[in-house]
Amino acid sequence: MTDKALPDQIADKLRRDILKGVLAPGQQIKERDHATDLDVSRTPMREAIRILAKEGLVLLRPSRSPIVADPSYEEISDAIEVLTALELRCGALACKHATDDDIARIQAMQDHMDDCQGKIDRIDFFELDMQFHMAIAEATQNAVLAETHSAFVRRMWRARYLSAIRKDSSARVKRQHHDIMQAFSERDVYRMCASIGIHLDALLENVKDKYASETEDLQ
Amino acid sequence: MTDKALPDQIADKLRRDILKGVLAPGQQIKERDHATDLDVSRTPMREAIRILAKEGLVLLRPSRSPIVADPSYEEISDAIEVLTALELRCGALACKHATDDDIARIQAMQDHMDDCQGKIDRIDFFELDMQFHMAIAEATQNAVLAETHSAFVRRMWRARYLSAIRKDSSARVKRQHHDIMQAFSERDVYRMCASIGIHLDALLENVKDKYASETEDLQ
DNA sequence: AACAAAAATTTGGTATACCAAATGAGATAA
DNA sequence: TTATCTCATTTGGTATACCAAATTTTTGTT
Repeated sequence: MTDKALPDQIADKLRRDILKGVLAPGQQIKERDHATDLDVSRTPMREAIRILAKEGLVLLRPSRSPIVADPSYEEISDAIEVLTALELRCGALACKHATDDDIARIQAMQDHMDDCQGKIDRIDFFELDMQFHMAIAEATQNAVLAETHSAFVRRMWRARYLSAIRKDSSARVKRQHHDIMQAFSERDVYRMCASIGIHLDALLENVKDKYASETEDLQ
Repeated sequence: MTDKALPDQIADKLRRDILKGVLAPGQQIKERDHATDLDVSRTPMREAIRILAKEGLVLLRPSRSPIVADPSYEEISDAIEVLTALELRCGALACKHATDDDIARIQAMQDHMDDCQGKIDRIDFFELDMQFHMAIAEATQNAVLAETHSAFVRRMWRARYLSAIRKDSSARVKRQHHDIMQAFSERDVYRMCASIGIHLDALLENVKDKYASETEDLQ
């Protein structure tokens, strides 16, 4: 783990800080300050910031400090729309092209998640959740699709995290994951896509609730 | 135009060189050499290379020179698969959400392309082709989808360029664009998606031919 | 006191210097 | 002659220094 490239390590650290809210939306990320904080130079810090910008977690502004992204409801729901298109395609292709080994491995991942539920850090749990969905994408045997999907899941991470800590939907998520896995193991494209659709609709609803109550909070 | 950020300018220059074949697939892009060539320092050159890496045009290798990407047929066809998923969604949403103004503007773009055909640099013409498809994506009013789609179109640029210069399919492409535009102006989702599907299937066939004849060349 | 101009400071952009890993050439031993 | 070891060179990774645009603070004038 320690042999990972420095900019990636920095990006990991910043990413967690953003997701935990240590770095609040709208807050500036000054190259110099954060570089000295983490005891690295500006060069890898710059690269780390670009990585996060690519993921959509920070916003680059010409000749200004990058800031932590603060996506509107429209942006989130637009992103979920795209994620849905990608995941549905992933589901269909995964049923077709996954090896039996893939399915067994992903089943094991799900079992592991069930074990960990409530026992580990919420962010770590989200990491597992993400990996579950990414593993299905990889099982399509379409590397480009998997990569694109993974970039998107990362991008949505914060929104999903926020909607999840607001209202504990872990039981429902678990059930939906089981539905997806059931369809997957039977290579039932139709049920697989239906389950994925339900899963993402629920996400959209969760996010909608969160933004609605946030608007209330302002009154 | 000249006020664009330096790394972007460098990326533009390198991108064209890659597409024209001045920088051949597999060739190394040494930071230092290319930086001195373009009379800039390594820092913005590095960033430019990262931009192209994000677009999939160059490959980063840890502690090694980046090289110009040399995608296999599998990679290209995988990418077309994703592009198809995105464009079909774009087509459907564009029919639903485009303003009349959007449609008129895109129609004008197509007319302009018809005028330019054969009169301008092939790469410039491809730029127009790309902008046509990107404009449709923007007409969905889903900024995230448009952005994702645009990233993908850029990524496919070289493959499309190569398949097009190998076999002149401009007449067919023109006809297909007209079909798409016709369906779009009538907001006919079904025909729009069908036309887009045909357009991309043709692309896949073109690419397949190109790779097949390349394999022959080796014998 | 209020506004304007200018100087000082902050901060991202760029250039350069240094380092360490990787590569390749040349020498030496089997 | 071949294989291997060593050392020089190449090259990406990182740190630092410098610059210019933007921001803030200060100062001077009305």
